[in-house]
Amino acid sequence: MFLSTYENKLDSKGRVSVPASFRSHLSSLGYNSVVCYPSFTTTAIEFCPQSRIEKLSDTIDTLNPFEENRDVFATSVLADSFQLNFDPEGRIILPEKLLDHSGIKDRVVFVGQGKTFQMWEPNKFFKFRDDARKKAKSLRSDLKWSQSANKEREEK
Amino acid sequence: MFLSTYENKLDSKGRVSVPASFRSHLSSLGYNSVVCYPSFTTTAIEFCPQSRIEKLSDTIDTLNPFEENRDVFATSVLADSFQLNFDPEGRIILPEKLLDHSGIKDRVVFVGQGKTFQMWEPNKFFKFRDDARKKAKSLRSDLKWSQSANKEREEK
DNA sequence: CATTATAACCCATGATATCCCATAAATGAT
DNA sequence: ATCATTTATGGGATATCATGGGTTATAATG
Repeated sequence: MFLSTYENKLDSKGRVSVPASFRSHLSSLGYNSVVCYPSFTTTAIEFCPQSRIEKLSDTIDTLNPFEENRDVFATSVLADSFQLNFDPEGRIILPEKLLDHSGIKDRVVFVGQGKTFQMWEPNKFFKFRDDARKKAKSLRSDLKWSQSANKEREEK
Repeated sequence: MFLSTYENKLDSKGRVSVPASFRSHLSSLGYNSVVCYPSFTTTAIEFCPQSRIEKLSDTIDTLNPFEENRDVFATSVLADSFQLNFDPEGRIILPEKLLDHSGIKDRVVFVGQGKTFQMWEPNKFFKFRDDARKKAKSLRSDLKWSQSANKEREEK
């Protein structure tokens, strides 16, 4: 599993160390590389084991070759993905496209998500996290309200 | 697996380098060549390992003789396909027909699609990609691939 | 056979990525 | 707290890649 949050630096060659615990998990799955793509909804970069993308590729492959959506999905997902190999020290180099998408310059935050992880430009991540907490908070109070409303309804 | 997009140049002899990662995947399948044919639906050129064409040929034999797509497969894919060999530097030369079909002149975009890849005239591809992203956004929720992706997420 | 066009081979080059080694910081064990 | 190990980071050396061009082989044509 990919757990917890780390912050590392990009060096002058654009290399960045992937946290050792993330690497060892990938290694336990048999990989010396990782696949990544720009998030559809945020400025984050999404990372996953290659097997996950391979399954996606297999699914797309089962679509009828004439199916219009086949190309749409292949292009919008696979074409925008990258396989990044670790150097002997466990570093990767981020493609220019992903640096642009994420706004990453000299520092990176790694965010464990269980089966996947993300990379963020630090300030963008902290803001995203704070917003997410606020939303969760208001959702919780909404939930409480509706629960108590239901409870009251039952009592009557 | 064929991933990512690359942009390369045609030289004065009409040669173009196939991205090293694409070549190494073909090489891992035992091929020093690649098969290609014009896309039925776009100006792209479709590329795949020879084994895939062989499988497609077998599939055509099993299709209902009255199936409309049968002839399209047979003529568009098999009759109009080419086997292109790599030179020692990993380049290929595109047949005149495919240059015409694609509108490729001096620059090419390679588009990874998992089991296959494409070549596009750059401007035509960028336009296609923008459309694909819009469609993917609206279709993402109800597609098979997202089901399989979620399924995998639960498994690991 | 000779001619010509095309494709294949060989070598060169600059940019980039990869490898290899060093060091400092962090972690874990005794 | 002390020591050993792992980890993150830095930088020089090496290899790979995309590209360009000269030269040789192959094939088609008259």
